Amino acid sequence: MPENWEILPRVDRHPFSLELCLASGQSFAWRCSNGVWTGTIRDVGLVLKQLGDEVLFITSKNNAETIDLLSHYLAFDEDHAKITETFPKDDFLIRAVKYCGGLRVLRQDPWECLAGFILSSTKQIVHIQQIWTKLCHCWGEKIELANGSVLHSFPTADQIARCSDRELRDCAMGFRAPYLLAAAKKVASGELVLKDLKKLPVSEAREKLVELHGVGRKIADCVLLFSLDHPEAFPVDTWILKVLKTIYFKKKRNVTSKRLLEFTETYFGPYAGHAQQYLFHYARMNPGMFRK
DNA sequence: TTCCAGGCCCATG
DNA sequence: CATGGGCATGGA
Repeated sequence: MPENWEILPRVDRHPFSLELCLASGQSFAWRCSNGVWTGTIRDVGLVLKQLGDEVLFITSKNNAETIDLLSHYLAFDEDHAKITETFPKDDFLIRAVKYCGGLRVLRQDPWECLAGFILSSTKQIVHIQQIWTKLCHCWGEKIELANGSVLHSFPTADQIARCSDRELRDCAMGFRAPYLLAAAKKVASGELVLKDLKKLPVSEAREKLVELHGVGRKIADCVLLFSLDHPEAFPVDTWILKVLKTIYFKKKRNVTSKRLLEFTETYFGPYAGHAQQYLFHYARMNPGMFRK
């Protein structure tokens, strides 16, 4: 099979790491084999790899469309240095940013992001990826690439909405099935238009998301940050909680969750969610620092 | 076997 | 407010 890799043009020279972006728990759509990443964005099948500073791709669509899609998805248009400059200058965050050189916050499809994080509660990332893959195979569309690989798109809200509870449970998502189904129906019917939440103030957008059964503050913030252009959203998960308690509230014995929330909403600045990603990944790669 | 995982819901003090 | 049990599933 011919492999015709195309170059994805870079507009900046800041460090970039495809591996950090695709394997940092932001999206559950990507699989890596020998440095080659395979996944889909909506109905587009993609194979990606990084060679030095360059990102190369093979696509199921035409190249020009794919360049637009990927440049946006990987946030190539964002001034990365400017974002990290807004961070507070504390030692731990500085260390985390250095450790995660090339990490970016992806701009995902809102439905795929919402669905992925509805599936995420009390699941390890690898398990979420397994459920994701099953959903794609059972209910997504088949996508064939010119190099011979066959992929399956993540099912749209319409496709999930047509499933039964039983059919979703057969994808091993357990008690999350009714949550996903109800969310799919609300999106498919147009009762909830996810992209419209981009235009709302973050707190109002969050209110709309937590109306969904199975979506609380944490999952809502993931969706706001990773797919709805709200960079101030700061998801507090188990890892971030460990970081907050052992680093930022070391002295305080019993910090209230209210106080923690207040801290995350003010301390990290307008791109708090980006700071969160550095902290999250750094903590996850160094679990020994937070044992207990 | 037991424990826990990018949580959330619901019932109690 | 905040605490605790329950919720499906699978891997360590």
